[in-house]
Amino acid sequence: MMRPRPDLTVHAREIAPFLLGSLLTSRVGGIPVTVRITEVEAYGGVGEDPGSHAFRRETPRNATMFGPPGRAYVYFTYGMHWCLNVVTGPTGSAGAVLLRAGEVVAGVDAARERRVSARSDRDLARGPACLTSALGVTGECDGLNLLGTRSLLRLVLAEPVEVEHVGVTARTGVGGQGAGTPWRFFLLGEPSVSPYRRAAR
DNA sequence: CGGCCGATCCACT
DNA sequence: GTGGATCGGCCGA
Repeated sequence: MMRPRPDLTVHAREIAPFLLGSLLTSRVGGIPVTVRITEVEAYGGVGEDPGSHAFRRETPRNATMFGPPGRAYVYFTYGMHWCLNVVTGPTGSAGAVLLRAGEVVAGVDAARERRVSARSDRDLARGPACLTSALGVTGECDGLNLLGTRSLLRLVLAEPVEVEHVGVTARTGVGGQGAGTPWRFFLLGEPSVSPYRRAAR
């Protein structure tokens, strides 16, 4: 049995597994696409987590992380990809949970149009940049309130998943200091969970 | 399935 | 100037 779900003001590593199974709906582009979250990673705040964008200090890019919990922190990476986080912890603590993968449960056709290269439906939102692509999420979504009833991007939390269905590993793509922290959580047996990749040297 | 590599650009040093 | 919370194509097994 998993404990009752805390709210988003607790530390990212604590709330992260409770985001598994939640439903994220995007109305970007008009046609709603909904993803059931199957994989997440927690990131900490200033001076706490070398793998986090907020590790050093607040900057223009990571400013949203320093705002209130429940907002979308969206950033651009590798010259072409967007990634989506849920800001967590007390305001100013700069924690976040990266949404890494999900199962598209509504709007499959719209998602497929954005993810032409996806071989099968399970690949539509398999990986953090695939997930944002399937949902049409870009930097314009940075700062959106995910808990707003009529938000362009809305996150609806699910009932806690049984712990025996949750896998835990170190984070993907995070090397150096902070590589060891087991802050990646995923639903066991879900085809949409991205393959684990150790960070490149 | 796993490994290698290029794409492409912005934030930060 | 450097390198990244990545992906997809191509290769070999």
